[in-house]
Amino acid sequence: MGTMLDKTFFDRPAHEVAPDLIGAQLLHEGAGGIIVEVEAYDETDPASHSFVGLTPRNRVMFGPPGHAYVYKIYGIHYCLNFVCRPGSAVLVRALQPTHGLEAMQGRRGAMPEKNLCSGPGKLAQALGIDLEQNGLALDAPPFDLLAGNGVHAVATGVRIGISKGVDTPWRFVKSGSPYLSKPLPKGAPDF
DNA sequence: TTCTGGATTATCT
DNA sequence: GATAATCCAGAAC
Repeated sequence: MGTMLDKTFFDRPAHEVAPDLIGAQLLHEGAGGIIVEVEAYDETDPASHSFVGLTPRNRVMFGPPGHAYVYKIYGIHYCLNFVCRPGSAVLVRALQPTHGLEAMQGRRGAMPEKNLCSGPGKLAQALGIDLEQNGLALDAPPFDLLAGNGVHAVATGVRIGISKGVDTPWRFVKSGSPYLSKPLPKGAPDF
């Protein structure tokens, strides 16, 4: 833990970046924790916002790697993505909270730690992420993103909450973590 | 200009 | 397990 994740780290296909993010530490304004669940999306993927090409909403996904792409979903929740190669991004779905618990509970309400960031909308709310953060660089304040040590098992599975591209196994989770949005369905291969 | 549906969550039964 | 809540991008007209 400790290496700052910069543009070079993100200048790769999203499905290669995604597993390397498991175990990394993500903070926004000092609040956040360890990434335990992500999903990869790219422009060849019907489930991706970038599939239809560049639009006003997804323009950040086609910008430089290492930036935050934030969008609102179902009119209620925000989701935080990390931009990788142009047109691809990694959706951050769950954190193990480690920093700024008080601030996060202030935004989310008092609740068990394991429910604080166990889903993309919850995570964004806990960290105070909304459209204001769309397009910000991840290697500068208010973000703080540090590489993990890589000594944990990463499991893969199919992605959640989408209607197209449902068979693409680009969900990556920290094996056995109690902080996931959903447990992995089957006995998935660790690596 | 209007209409539709979603990379979700909370709150029911 | 089922569904309401609630906004905006994209598509259709």
